[in-house]
Amino acid sequence: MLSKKCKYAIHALVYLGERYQQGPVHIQEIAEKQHIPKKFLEAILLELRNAKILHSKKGKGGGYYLYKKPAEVNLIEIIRLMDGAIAMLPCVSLNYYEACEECRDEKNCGIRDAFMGVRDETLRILSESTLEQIMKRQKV
Amino acid sequence: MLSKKCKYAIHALVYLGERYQQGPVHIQEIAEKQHIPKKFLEAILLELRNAKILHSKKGKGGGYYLYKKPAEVNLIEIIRLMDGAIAMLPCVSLNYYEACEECRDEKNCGIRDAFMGVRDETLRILSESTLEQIMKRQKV
DNA sequence: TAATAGTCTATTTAATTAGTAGATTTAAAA
DNA sequence: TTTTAAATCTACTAATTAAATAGACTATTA
Repeated sequence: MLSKKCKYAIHALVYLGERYQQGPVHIQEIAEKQHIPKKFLEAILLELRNAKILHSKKGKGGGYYLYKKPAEVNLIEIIRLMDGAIAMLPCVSLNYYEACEECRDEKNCGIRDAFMGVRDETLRILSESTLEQIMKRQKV
Repeated sequence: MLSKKCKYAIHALVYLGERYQQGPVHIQEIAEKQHIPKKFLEAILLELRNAKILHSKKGKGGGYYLYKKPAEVNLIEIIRLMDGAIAMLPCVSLNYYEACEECRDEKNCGIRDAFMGVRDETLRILSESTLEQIMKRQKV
């Protein structure tokens, strides 16, 4: 399951996607409209900014705005940033790999294969799901 | 990510799969061979028994043994039992559905679709992954 | 220079996951 | 019938992670 943090991030990004190239939106507004605790949202937006997905402007009239194009931000990137690995097992993760504690012979492990398949399909589907995609579906 | 509990359950079941129809195996043995804390394993095996995947025999010479055929126990069933929902969002879960707190119009939510796709593919792959499958791959 | 809005550091609270302890029940074998 | 081995049940405790909060600091602009 995705964490609340990750869900909040997705909602905030879609919200900013709707305002792409319309200047900065301040945290307060996003927090209210998306029902996200403001302080929590601050931390989330900061991470997204450090990851170069958002930019921010300080001071009066400041706020956050989408830096990348909505078509170039996908769910994989957001989930990895917020929650870490996509895979269901650490020994199958591409970005957060860790060996299984007790597994002697990884190549010969009957369990891994299934989870590799899941990982690949998940990556495929979620990397096609961009903010643009999500916004389009929202409109219908 | 799967919980340790779930990983332990999978390993214990594969272990019992290897001994299918060879009489009861006691907890102690499984715990030692699979490096699982015994008391924790007890609770896990009990759940698997209540779910009719395992049977047990009390008293001397007792232990646990696979009740279902190895070909009839798949990873979906184990994961649902141990960790709950397969889906990445509650509003997309078949067995553990919950509405999103702030979502007014679920049918019109652009986020859901992607996660439904992931759910379906995950279900497809993991329901094909049975203990029998896993054991076969182990042998190679 | 006052007001606004993001940034940073630290803490607190809540929830979940993992692991432990010990008494009880059951069944087989001596 | 008694002993012993094994599962069962109830109740904790510890550790980890997720979620939320507080407040001081910094930058910007009108």
